[in-house]
Amino acid sequence: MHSSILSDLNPEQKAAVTYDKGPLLVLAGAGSGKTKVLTHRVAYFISEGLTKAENCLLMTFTNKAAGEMKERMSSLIIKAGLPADAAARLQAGTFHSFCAKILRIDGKVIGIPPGFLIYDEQDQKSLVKEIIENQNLSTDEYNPAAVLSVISDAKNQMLSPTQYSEFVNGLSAQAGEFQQVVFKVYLEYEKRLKEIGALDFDDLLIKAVLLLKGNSEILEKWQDKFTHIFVDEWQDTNKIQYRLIKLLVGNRKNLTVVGDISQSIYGWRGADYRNVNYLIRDYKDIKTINLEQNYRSTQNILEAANSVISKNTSHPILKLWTKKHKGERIKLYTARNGLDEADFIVNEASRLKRRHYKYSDIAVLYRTNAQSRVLEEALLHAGIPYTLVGGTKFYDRKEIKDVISYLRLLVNPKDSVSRKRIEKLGVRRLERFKSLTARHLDSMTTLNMLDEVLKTTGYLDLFQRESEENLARLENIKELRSVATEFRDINEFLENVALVEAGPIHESKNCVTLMTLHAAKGLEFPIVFIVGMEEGLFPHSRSLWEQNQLEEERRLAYVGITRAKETLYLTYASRRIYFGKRV
DNA sequence: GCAGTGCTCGTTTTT
DNA sequence: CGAGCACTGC
Repeated sequence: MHSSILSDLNPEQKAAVTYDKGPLLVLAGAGSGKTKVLTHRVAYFISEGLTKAENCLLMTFTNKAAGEMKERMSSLIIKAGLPADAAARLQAGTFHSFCAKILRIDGKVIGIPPGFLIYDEQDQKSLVKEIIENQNLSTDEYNPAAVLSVISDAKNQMLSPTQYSEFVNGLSAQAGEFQQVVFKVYLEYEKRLKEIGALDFDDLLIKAVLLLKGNSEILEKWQDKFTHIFVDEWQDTNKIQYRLIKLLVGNRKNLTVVGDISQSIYGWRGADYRNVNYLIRDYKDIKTINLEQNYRSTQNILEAANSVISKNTSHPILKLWTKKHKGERIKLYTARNGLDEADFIVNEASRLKRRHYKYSDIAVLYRTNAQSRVLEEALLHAGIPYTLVGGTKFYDRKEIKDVISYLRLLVNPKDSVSRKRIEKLGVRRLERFKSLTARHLDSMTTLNMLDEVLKTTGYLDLFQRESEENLARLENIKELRSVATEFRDINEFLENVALVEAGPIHESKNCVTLMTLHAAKGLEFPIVFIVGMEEGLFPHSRSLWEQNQLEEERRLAYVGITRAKETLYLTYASRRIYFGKRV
């Protein structure tokens, strides 16, 4: 029976799947079958009776990754002749959604109302801005985004406002001036979140850790529930996530983590690849298995990847190898400028299309979103279909945030961020909105509530003038309505909106893919272009002066290069217009 | 209260 | 260059 689970694995993969003597660290290079090992390992443990599906917790960073895992698990489980519903009983999700879940259930113990709202970055920024203004400080001198970023850093270190102020007091008076202000804002920020009954993204993790750390019965309950824990992308975990996992794992030590330090590209957000080392420090008996056989790329591509990443000295590097042929040489193109670079890509894409390639075999990767415009224009002009991954996300769009704000305020009248937002939509609308009361909406489904809000406030009137932009906005609201049908319960709907990024609605078929290097992690394409490889752009100018940051840029390049299966193009421009200035 | 117009600011961004 | 917004004048 488990033969089907182990049949198509190489020896290292098989070792990683079947190891059952304690904690396991799998260092899996790009294209080495990381996801395969993780899913097969879970399936193996279930089929061998080492655990039950409902006792497995599979932690990922994105909903997409969680979804893919679940999907692969279910086909594997069926293949292995296990009950088909086993996959459904398995808990696979993001750190944040898992934490939200345990806080909804047990958060009241530490004073968190079960119906808490989740504040995203925009909400956080509005709140910080409001606080700064209320304290009669200038938002020029104390840029809300900058203040928030310091606060978020402090939170990621799990420093409470008081602890943060102790840290600040240790600084010289001059150096600490800004931080003193941050402290005051931070203190107020936390107070306000509590009053409102909202948690920001950091809080979801922090509060979950505080809850589990401070309440042994609750901790034990969750430890008993999830006896086997599997974590993907370990190199991208931060300090709090590390503590969370350590708490949950407890003395059972049934922990499996999979990761690749060379693909750690979220350091700037608090991710710390040294969590790999800390794991080895904290679990003396942990077994480490390296997966170095790459099934994705040609030798030439791997060589290029290795030669970039081997310049990094701060962390160990896996040496990828492949049984594949040398393949095509890496292609380098020096463009005169950004337009020329875009034209080159257009020409190559059409040439490849005339060969046996499809447009969907091609990806163009860049360092900054701002680079997409020139490429888009060139592709549009040439009539080549493309999809742009990233940019403004669905739930970040103005019209969506507006409508959500109405709903949030309905559920939680204390939500001052939403109130402020709504006030800007017109006082008359707000007045009409006030005629709606939560009580009268109690028995309504999310969709009815949404429609009621739209009708009462006349929100859609804002987009009556016919324009392409307005049509798109109306279309987005229609899309939001269809999401609303999936969640009858308004609280579930709001949580989903906060934690789940809606995927592209129409999965476009035969398109060239444009995206940032960050967004490309985990994907692969036969043809990859990495554009704008100029010092100052990639590596980015803000990363040039610090060793750590430069190494992260190298890892980013490594991620980009290893996306390519067959052909890799690297391009750069001698000069370029960037933000209207010539560089 | 709202549309129109300057002004500012611009890595990456899984949640 | 251009999105997002803060301000201003009807």
